[in-house]
Amino acid sequence: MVEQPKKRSRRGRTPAAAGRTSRPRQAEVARLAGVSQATVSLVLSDKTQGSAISDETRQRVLDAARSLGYVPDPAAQRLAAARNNLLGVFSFTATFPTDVQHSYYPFLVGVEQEAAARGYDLVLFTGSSSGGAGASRPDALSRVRLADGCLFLGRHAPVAELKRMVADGFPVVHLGRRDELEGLPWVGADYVSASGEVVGHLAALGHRRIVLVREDDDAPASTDRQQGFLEGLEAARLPGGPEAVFRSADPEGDLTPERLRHWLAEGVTAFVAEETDTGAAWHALCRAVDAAGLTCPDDLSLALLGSPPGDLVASPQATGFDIPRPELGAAAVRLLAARVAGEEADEPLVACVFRPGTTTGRPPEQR
Amino acid sequence: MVEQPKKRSRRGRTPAAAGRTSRPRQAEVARLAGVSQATVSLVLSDKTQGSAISDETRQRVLDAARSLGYVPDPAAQRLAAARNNLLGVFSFTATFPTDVQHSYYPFLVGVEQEAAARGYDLVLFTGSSSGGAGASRPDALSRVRLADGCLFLGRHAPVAELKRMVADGFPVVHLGRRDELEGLPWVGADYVSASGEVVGHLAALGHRRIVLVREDDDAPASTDRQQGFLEGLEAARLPGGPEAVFRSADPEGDLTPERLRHWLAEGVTAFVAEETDTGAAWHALCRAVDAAGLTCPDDLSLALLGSPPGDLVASPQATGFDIPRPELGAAAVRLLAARVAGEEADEPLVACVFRPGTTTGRPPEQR
DNA sequence: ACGCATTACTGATACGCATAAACGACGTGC
DNA sequence: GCACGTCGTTTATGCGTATCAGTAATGCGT
Repeated sequence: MVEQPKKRSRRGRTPAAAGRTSRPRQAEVARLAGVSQATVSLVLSDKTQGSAISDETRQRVLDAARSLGYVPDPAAQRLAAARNNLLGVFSFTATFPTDVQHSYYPFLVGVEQEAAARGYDLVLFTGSSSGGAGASRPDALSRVRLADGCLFLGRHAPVAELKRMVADGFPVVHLGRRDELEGLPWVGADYVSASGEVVGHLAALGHRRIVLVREDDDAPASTDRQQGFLEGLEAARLPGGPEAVFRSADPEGDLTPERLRHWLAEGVTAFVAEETDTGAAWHALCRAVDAAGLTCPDDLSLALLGSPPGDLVASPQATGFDIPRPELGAAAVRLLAARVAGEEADEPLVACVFRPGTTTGRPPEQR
Repeated sequence: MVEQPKKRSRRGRTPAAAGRTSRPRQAEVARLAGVSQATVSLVLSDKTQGSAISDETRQRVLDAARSLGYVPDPAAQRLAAARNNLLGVFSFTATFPTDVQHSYYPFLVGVEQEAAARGYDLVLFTGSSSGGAGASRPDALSRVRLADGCLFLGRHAPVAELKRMVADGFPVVHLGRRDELEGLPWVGADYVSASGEVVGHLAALGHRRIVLVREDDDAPASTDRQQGFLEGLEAARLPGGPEAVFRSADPEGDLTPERLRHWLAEGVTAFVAEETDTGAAWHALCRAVDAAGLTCPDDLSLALLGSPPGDLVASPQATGFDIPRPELGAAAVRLLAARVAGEEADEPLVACVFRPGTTTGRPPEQR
């Protein structure tokens, strides 16, 4: 027998990667333990079903692996297993914007946790940011297929591309309601119930006439809130109808102190505003109250169907509800993981959390 | 010739992964373009050297790839070529913690940008969080080898595992100074200079006795600040020595108003606190000043060697310095990219930015 | 003593890609 | 007209692991 000093270097790896003192392979463990590579794989993957391994062999392999400091190569494992335990996260704005308040950050908190808990790692794809490799090219989206499935955030997901992925059977989940695209799974928050609950709270305090201030936008998030608002009125046997909703394309301009006083004179004692990304409705409401020289909750009650805009978080805490964003993120990951696993799972709407706040009280005449 | 309906299913894939209309392989692109798989690989890897490909073929392949939505499998790439344009980001705490202020988030802003600019995608590996799959197992770290290289954040990186990666030649960079591990490349902020600069600022205002309040922790970030503080005193020819440093395991308990008055009586006119993740030193200092009924900067000057904790950002802006976290993140990516490319590059310390703030002024007797 | 399970393991192969080597077709020089 | 180079492409092979299909070796019933 002749010594074979053949090392492992037949291939012209890039000079860059040269010199790597490569770590041990299963084959080396096998040699040391006096078994075959397949046996090493069996022992280390700890598959009890199917093939049996004698305790003695198992121990020899384990010892050999330990003494060599064997660590499996994840790339090879994933290749062989035909999946890579990667979930994509695609947002159409920078994933890490400088302004944390209005970013997707809170969602990611939950996404990360749930993904980690399920043994997935996250690949971040950024739609807009960067000018680097393959950033804004039309095929930027196809890059996500490198993951086992992908989560989409943001309103501006290109429908065509998404539809294609769905059609291809690529597991995809959208964070936020998305009904217009048939077959696109999504998770969303239960704005309807939460809005109804806020109305219920006001009704319980004694308010009999309540007005919803909303913007002129038919996003699902807006219509859901209005629906919940109206249902809440109905449940409390309060007057609903068109005059209970003030819809304006420019609330900050239209919601004058005069108008506010007019409502009060008519017996309206409470107002609720929808939450939008600009927070215009809530801003307008607060400003009008201020301008009219009124104080809240003494003269009237205010509630916000969502979380306050970044610049108003510090002001008196608004009564309303919080969207459990981390929980939403987690729910999205659960759904995505299920689809990656080939299940047809469905996630229910995520419930919002009522926030008592300090902007509501009994109506003036009852104080 | 007989039709061969052999599909791709000879292997007993886990039932879980069944049903997937699996994404296209190079082989399928090749078939569509009427060329061999190798040609597809050549075209897509855009290797201009060595083999030449006719423009016509190249175009056919590119078209086919696009129409099928082909995306390379990172695991296979990594296995075959030892690279896949993926950079890992490994943190030993959740990467997206609930408390944004003291998270790694600001670093990631820079990391993401720089990575995108260089054509890398990011894979987030989460070390500690979760209790789920393979979280705290000893080989949890080995997953990162799926990427071309990995960035590590956090103080608690397991030395043994890191050492091993370094020894194996796996490109690794630590964000934050890490001297104790021979050969571990890192990027860090120049706390020494920045701290010295803050002391210089105080000295220039006329302060002659300055005390550093720090916690009982020997992290590099702490010792650097102390060193800079002492060097700053020396440069200003002010008294240094042990009594210039107040070190306490529980600053909030130990830093009593009495102690504060005692210092003032002894002629101390300014205090600087180190920044830590808890912000305990700064909290304690602010509280003691408050409790002693003193006002700042009238009765004494305060400075913070870093950024204020999240709950105190709104209070009077602290004199001190800001750590350019995004820039640090970007620098780390640059270093990592260089190492992935096999270069022995080195990134200099990143300079911190002096923040004038409003908590310092001339000492009382000079006002 | 023979068939037939069962146990304990090995050999071979595929995962998807990159790359060295081989190859045919086509000039080009002499 | 023949060796030789060049171009464009294909063939063959390996990366490290998981798994399936075998194959000896042993046990067991009849």
